[in-house]
Amino acid sequence: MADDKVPSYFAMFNEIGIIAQLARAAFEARMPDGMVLPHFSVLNHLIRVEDGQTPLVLARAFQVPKTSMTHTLAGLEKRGMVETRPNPEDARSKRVWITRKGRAFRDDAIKDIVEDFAPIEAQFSGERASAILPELEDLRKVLDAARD
Amino acid sequence: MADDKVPSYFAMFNEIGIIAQLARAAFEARMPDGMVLPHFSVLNHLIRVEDGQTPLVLARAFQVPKTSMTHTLAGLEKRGMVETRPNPEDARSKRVWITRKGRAFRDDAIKDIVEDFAPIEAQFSGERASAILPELEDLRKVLDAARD
DNA sequence: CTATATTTGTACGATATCGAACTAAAGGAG
DNA sequence: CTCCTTTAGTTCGATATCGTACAAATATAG
Repeated sequence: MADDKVPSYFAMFNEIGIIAQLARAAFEARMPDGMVLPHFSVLNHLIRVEDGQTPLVLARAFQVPKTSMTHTLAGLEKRGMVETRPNPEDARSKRVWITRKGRAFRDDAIKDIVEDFAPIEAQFSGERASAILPELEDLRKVLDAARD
Repeated sequence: MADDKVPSYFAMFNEIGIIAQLARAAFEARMPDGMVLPHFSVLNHLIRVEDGQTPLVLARAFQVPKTSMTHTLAGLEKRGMVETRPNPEDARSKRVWITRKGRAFRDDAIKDIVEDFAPIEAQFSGERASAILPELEDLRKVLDAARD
């Protein structure tokens, strides 16, 4: 690859890394207790996609090692936001369900986020977000496919 | 804000988060020892911007708490990649210099990255990276300014 | 100058992340 | 069925991240 193309990639990943960091920090600053982004993300996933998935399926959905998912789920279960039951089809695994409390927490969090987006929208419109979204999705898929 | 604008932001930050995670994991998988992205980033910053900065200045440049920077610098110093000397202008602080070893490590790492970008370029061109870069920079600045 | 407030960096504790090794269950070959 | 391999999840250890509390130095108010 020509060296002069590297800086664009470099700069792009750098900006993406900083944005992710800032967004996460801003989000977590509004979460109570010791709730952290992955906690919320899993709750959201269980509602948006489906309840009753196994930890391994969740780990793959979030591209994290299964051991990290074990930890995240333990935190959610400790807080009573999910509950797990044995998988009748496979005694090695469990299935994860979101609880009423978890659902309520997620709904409240989303309400808060919507409010907090207001000042951002003034400077970076939803249209601009929509505009770059397809490129980001493509990039994510390419990186995902490039994993060994 | 209208609720129907939220999903775009949500999806955008979600994609950005995943991309950052995948890129970081791919990068760190190619780093030896226990070297981690922030280690490299600091070395790169010391070369690209300037040597001899104080830890606090570095922490602000990377938007991390100063206590995290202390930790990152300790790791670099333990590996002999930076060295610190007292700041003659302010006895409370130090100044951080990159060593020959740190410089060599950073140069090698960049060479490796350039090679590893090749398969990505086939599916996501440098032009596309350049195209979305200004929007990402804008977004980063907006988020940065929105911090309390 | 002296007292107070601020700034710089560190120590410590809590939690997150993740690789390696492990256990238990399931699948597959014979 | 028995043995071997694979799969799901956990445990453990190493390290990262970051908030709180602190010590030392500096800046500021009076």
